[in-house]
Amino acid sequence: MQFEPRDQFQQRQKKLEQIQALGYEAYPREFRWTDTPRALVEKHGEKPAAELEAEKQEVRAAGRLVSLRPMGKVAFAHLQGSGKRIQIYVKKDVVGERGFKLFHLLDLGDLIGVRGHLFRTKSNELSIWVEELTFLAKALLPLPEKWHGLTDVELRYRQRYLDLIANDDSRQVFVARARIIQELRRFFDSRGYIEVETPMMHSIPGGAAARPFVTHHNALDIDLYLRIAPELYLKRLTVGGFDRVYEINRNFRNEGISTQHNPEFTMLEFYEAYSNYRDLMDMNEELFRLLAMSVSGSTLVKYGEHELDFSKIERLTMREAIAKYWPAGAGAVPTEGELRAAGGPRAAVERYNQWAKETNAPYAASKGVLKDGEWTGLLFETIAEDKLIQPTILHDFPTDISPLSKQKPEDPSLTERFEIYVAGMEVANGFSELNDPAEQERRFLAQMAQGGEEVPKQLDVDYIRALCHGMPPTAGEGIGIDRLTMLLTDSPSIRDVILFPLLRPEPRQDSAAGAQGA
RNA sequence: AGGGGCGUAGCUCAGUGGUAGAGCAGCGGCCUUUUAAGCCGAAGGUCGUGGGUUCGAUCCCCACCGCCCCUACCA
Repeated sequence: MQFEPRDQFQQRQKKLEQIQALGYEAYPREFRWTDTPRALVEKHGEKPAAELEAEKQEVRAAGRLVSLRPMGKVAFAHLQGSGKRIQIYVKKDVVGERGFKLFHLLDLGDLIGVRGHLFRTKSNELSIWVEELTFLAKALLPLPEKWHGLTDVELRYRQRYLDLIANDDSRQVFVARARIIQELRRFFDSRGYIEVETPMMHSIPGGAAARPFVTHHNALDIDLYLRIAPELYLKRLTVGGFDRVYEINRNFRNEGISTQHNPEFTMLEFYEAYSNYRDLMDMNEELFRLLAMSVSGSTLVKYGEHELDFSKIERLTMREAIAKYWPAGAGAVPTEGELRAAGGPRAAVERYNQWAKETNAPYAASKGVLKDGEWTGLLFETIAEDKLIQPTILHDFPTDISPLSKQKPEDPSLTERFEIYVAGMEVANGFSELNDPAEQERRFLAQMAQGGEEVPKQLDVDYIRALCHGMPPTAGEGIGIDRLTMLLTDSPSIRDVILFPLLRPEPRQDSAAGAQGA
């Protein structure tokens, strides 16, 4: 075992031996603390010196040594725990010869416990007057730079533990993420939902259009797919009488990586029997408002250069959005009637592309032959999607691009489906679930006939069978937790909200013996 | 996949076609209320990797590796 920087690594190993020689255990098993550094700072941060002096309450705290200022026979240091640091004051007279020797064998990054009482220094900083030091664990490798922290993004992702020690901002993001998930559970639990776990290994990947990861089960000798969505299993549960279910877990899609895509990402999916998509839209307004309040304390949330307002959510149909963001100069604005008519969406795309060609605007590029609804979706994505900065519910999606949604009774070319866009990002997708087994089978078969790597090769017969047993009218939705967290923590990249985002592995090393620091 | 950018000490960063620089961290010394503690001293490098041009390359050129951004892909 040997890591860079070798000289410091070896130096610290020697110190660890010296610590043992003093009679301290190298890797002790526990430390009984009374307060975390955070709790001490929060509880006593404002107390005047006289009050601390009067109380002289004994405290025991543990943490990582993150600053060290030895001054002869006394020393100051900071102990970091639960994301906050408290200063400690170590005096030779107080901790004794052996304790002071131990202190001098400590390095930045070491884990220690202290027993003592609170006081204020001359410069009025709340500190622990250390009476006893306990060695807890050695850091054999040095901490990142104390002032600038760790800024190399690659190191921050690969060695997230260092990022979390050095960058409080990063720690805060993941605390916020935990908070979001906690709030979501509270929200759904309080509405009578139950949380379930459905398979993550599927023999037929379904519930979304995406290329799956393939794996193999040895004993059964079958290929399995990491799930691309839990949707079809959750709906089987509504057939089974779980009228309100949700699941929070990972989906896997074997596709590109970007600031908005990680191959594994976390989705919340929930299904509510006897409700429709409008009920969900109303619920979402409440949910988003509540999350914004709980994470950032306001319905106004800063995201990059924007201020997002979660107090209200605009609603637009997809066709309205196209008309609204149709560029001036690109000819006649497409009307509802045009987009509804056979061949209409395609004509609108051609009109737009003519203009795009002249002005160098993004092209609505299609691969292969598209149906009317696909042209409509393409047009929306090209001209409107990135304009939807403020929270927007986009609804009434074409049936052609919504194989699992129920059609609108007055217009079967559209479905009762919506997506929520914020900062130009799709964060939620919900609809009135298609529960007519015959219609569902037709759509699956049509999809398969069309082919493509994103479409299952095989009909999920059991899902159709489940629908044949009767699924209540149900509304269901998926919310991307990673993207939601980005929005509420002002994070520009999905990798900033995933603890260990997927990166190409480091070059292989035969053993830690030859390992270089990254 | 295409385009652009980055890669120098453990970390944060300068720098130049002619023997490689700082701060922090680390090492030795001084210091009993410091705050990015201070002072003195010494050390630390395959300048991502491999080729090429050149008397000479960390610097210029080519290829490769890794990361970031944009585009493409992406329910």
